[in-house]
Amino acid sequence: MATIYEVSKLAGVSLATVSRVMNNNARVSDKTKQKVLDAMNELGYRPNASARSLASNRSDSVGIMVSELHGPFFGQMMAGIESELRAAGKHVIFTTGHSEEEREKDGIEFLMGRNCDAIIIHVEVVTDDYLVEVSQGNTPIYLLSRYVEQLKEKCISLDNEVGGYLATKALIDHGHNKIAYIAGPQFKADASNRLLGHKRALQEHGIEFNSDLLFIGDFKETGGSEGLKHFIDNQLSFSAVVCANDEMASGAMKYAREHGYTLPNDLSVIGFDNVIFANYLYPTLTTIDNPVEKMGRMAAKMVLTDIYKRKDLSIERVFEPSLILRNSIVESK
Amino acid sequence: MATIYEVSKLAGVSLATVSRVMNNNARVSDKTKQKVLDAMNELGYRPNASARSLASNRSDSVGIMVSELHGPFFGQMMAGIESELRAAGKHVIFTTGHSEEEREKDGIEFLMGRNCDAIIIHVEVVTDDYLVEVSQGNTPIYLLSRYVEQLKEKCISLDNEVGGYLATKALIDHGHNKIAYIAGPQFKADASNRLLGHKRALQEHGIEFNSDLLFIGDFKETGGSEGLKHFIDNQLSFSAVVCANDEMASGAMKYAREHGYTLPNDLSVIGFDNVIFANYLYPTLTTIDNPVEKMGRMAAKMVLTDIYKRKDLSIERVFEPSLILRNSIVESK
DNA sequence: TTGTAAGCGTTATCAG
DNA sequence: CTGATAACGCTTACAA
Repeated sequence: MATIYEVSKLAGVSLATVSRVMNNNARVSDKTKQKVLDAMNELGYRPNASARSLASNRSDSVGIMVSELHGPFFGQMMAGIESELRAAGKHVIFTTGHSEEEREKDGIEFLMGRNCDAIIIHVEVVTDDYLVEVSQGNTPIYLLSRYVEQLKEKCISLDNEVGGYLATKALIDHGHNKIAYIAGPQFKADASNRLLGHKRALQEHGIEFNSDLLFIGDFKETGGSEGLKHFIDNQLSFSAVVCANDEMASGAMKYAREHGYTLPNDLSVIGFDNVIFANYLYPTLTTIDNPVEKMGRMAAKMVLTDIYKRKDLSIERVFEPSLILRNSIVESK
Repeated sequence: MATIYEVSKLAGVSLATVSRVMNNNARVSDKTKQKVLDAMNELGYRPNASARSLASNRSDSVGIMVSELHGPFFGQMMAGIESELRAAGKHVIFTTGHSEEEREKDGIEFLMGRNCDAIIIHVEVVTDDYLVEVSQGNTPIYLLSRYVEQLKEKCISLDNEVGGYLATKALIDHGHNKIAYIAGPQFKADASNRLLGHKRALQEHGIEFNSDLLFIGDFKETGGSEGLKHFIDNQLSFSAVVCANDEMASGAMKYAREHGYTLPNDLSVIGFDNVIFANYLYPTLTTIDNPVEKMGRMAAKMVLTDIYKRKDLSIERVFEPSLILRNSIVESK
């Protein structure tokens, strides 16, 4: 592998000059520049990333820590981050925490040890305090889909309250007023904010919140079926159910169908997140879009702006969810 | 950040000795080793990855190039690779090709420029020849879900022929003998091998292959609906259809239902791949499992064995698919 | 605009 | 078993 040294010899200039042209951060005459470029070409020169990193104390790499790779979000989020960063010549190192506290911490520290210039973090189980502590180290961190007050400059999140509001409002707009709600675990901020939005929608439309029609699920398919079972077993009357995520919506739909409901006529269902399979469910699921790919892109842009001093990118920290109308909700009879 | 130099001073030993204990690749007396360890601890020492890489000509990182991040495979595959590699203290750099030839090539070269110790590649559009050429460079490459004769030692693939066989056999075992087949693009080896398996299953069971009952789709949802439309419009008689992947199965099911079929009674459908949403379809999709996560793990193991000289891992290059029975096929009447 | 030279933090060779 | 010391390939003051 050719080194900068051989390039400099072939081009008849000094090491420093070669370095300058690769980084084009200092004035070099067009003529010498061309000589250098030619020499590089001729030798098939490729800069050595480790050497650059060692000398410059930058690695041109950013780390990503995700809690899980399996979920439906992951792919899109990563895609957003990667395409933005790669276009800027940075590379992406990733690791996962498998939704376990120790492994999440471990992963973050692993990435810091790799001299990442920044780390983008999408985790669930680690505490806010830990993140604040980490943020005081020398590697800047950015948080995706999570809002931590002290780190708000570094957070990219979805307005879940508005999302919850939109979901319930969509049902109300279709004439429903007996609306059940299957929530996610309330210690998760996403889940509790979505529920808040639900309550606001009810209130704004003069519908009283009935706690019998609330079930706290686990954000998984089972949570959805359990929730629906609960409502049915308790002989509650409702014509629609909002599920705090699509997985639970899927579980609820499955349970309903297995118990004699014809969907969507007997029961309107709305989900949240707009994951890929929402479009494969039967009926196709009306849901609230969670623009994870865009959010990933934005995280990358923040890094580019803050760390790599790019000037031309506009930053946005809170994303608005939107309603995706499909076939799982119908007018109330 | 503390360096090896400060550690050596605090421990009262030489640089070399400190290096030895971090790599524990040479004998160091227990006593000095302990002194060094203590010093490291006290200083919160973290080795500098770039410096190590520069000096040792190893980066302890392996690259992954995937064609797409969006597909349902990606997450599982990456998860498999990452967890295996991370456990070995290696890190993973990834990039994507967006299924475009230039970007795939570009990505591969990008990773080579990053001094990856090896690259695991899962691509579709780049040619075999290109891969062979790349394999002659100094960065070893490994191919996932792809078989290239000249690189067979480096390939991890699924036995698609057997998979196709199993799918059709499952239908035959359920009493079907008028079986339609919606294939994938035949220039893709996966697709053509699956079709081969289908034909073998028919033949072994004395059913003549009828080319009217073959449709070449695009591996997407639309391909499935178009295929089914084709068969129906041509008034062909069939009680079951095998789709060469789950996406197409989903499209076929959607089309069938929209055209008056009650599933699975009026039509048995089987897919291929066992992607996540197969379990969310209605009825849940019987399909052939494509063990992408395991294959990812195996790719990592090959790298660990070949490149990092781990001795204790058993290698397997061709994976067997298996039948996943769910609710989308029933006995033929 | 260009060149010189001192690092950057390790590893690895060679002695001892 | 341990210590010097020369790389590794590049960046970046500082000079010229």
